[in-house]
Parts: sequence; structure tokens; C-alpha cells
Amino acid sequence: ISEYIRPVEIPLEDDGTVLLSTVTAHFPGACGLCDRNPVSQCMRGVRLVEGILHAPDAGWGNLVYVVNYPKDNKRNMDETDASSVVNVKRAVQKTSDLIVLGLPWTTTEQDLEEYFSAFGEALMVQIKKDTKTGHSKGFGFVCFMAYETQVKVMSQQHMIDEQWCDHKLPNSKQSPDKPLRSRKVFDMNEDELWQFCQYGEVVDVFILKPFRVFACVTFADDQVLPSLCGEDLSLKESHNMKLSFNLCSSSHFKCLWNRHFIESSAVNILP
DNA sequence: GTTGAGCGTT
Repeated sequence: ISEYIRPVEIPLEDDGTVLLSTVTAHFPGACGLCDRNPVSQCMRGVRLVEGILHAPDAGWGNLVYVVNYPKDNKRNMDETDASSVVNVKRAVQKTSDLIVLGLPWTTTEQDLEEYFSAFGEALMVQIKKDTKTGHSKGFGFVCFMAYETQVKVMSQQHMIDEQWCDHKLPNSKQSPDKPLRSRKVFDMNEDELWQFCQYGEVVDVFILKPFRVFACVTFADDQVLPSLCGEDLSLKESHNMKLSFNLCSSSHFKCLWNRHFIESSAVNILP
């Protein structure tokens, strides 16, 4: 499995546990974790109690853990998202074409549609091909019906036909008058995340490596997050952006951003 | 018949 999966770091809680919600934020539909016993090579599940993943007796160790999904993956994914992604503002957001780079040469439009159908209905799926030979150029476009599907797709990496692919808003769809802002958001470092201290004492910030669209900020006071819910925020004048917050415990939350949000200075915090 | 950063024949 490690041949196919690029490991992703996720944060622990203070007590050394991992919240299942932290996992599902990166792997929608996930229902648990397991690891491979180095001696027996058997897969063994990580103990999960009431949404909290507990470290093995020997600690988490320097191991790569594997995400578990329910057997009926599609159905469960929809249910998970219906309960965790509730955002009126997103629903009225228009979707945009996304460019998918790095596709295997053999991936067809049918393959692509089938892959993305697990996230939601696509209005359009294209693979760009050589007009003479008909062979794939290794990239394509997809447009989803629902904006929340687009956000979901953009918030994680995708392995299509056993190859990690890249996805972005295509250059043609990015607002030409605000290119600097979008770069700044993607260049945000942990120092800048400490700007959240203007809303309450921040005890930790964490950017996932390799870089995804998530960062975690921990407030000392668990009353800060509820007070931010529904507010429009901007970290700095130069960092006006729309953030979606995903509560994963009383004092932790994740913020999700992508270039599509830059045009707005609003911040959505999802309870 | 090959390839591996990029940006869409309508």
C-alpha cells in the first residue's frame, strides 16, 4: 500500500489521540485507520471509540497508517458529507471547471467520471486528446453540479488509475485582477497563521506536509471558536479570503481555502 | 507503438 499512498501528516490531539473527524477532513468517507504488523504483515485496526482513534500500546510510532473506508463507500460518503458540510453560502456558489493534470495516458473520460462520481454528480468530464491520434494528452477538465462537491474534490489529493493527479482551477477561470492575492494565500506560512491570535490566544498552528489545503489552529480558550462561528474574518488586509472552518473538537478547527475563495473576504465557520 | 510539465479544436 505504501507504494501507492503518499503519506500525509495529520495532527494529534493534546492527549495523543487522533480524532476521526481529522481523518475524514482529508479522506471523506473514512471510517477508521489500520496499520500493518511489521512481523506478521497482518493489517490491524486502530481502536476507535466514539470518534476518537487511540494509539496502539507501543504508541503511534514512525509508521504509515492506512485509511479504512466502509464497504459501501459511495453511500456512506454521501451521508458523512450531508452531516458535516452544511453551508448555505456554498450552495449558492457557482461551480467552476477544474483542470486535472497528470492523468495516466490510459485513463478515459468514462474512468474519470466514474472516479469523481463518488464525490457527486459531474456536469462535464473531458479528457484532452490529440486530434489526430486520439490519444490522451494526460490532462482533462471536470465540472461538478454542486459547489460543495467541488470543494470536497479540491480539498484532497486524488489517485486515479493508480497515479496521483493534480487539480487546479484552470488559468482561464482565475480572476485576472487578483492574481497576487491568490498567490499570497498559497504562500501563507505558519507565522502568518498566528495572525489568528487577534481572535483569541493561539497555542498552536499546523500546516500539513505535504501541503494540502488544510491548516489547523488551536485556541487556548475553547470559547473562541464558537464566538467566531458565522463571522466574516480576514487575517490581514492583504489576506482577504474566504475560509471554511471545520470544527473537529472544541478547541481545534481546520481551515480550508482554495483560490476559488479569494474573491470574497468572507469567512465561513461551520459548526 | 515513445512522454510527464502544462491550461481547454467546439
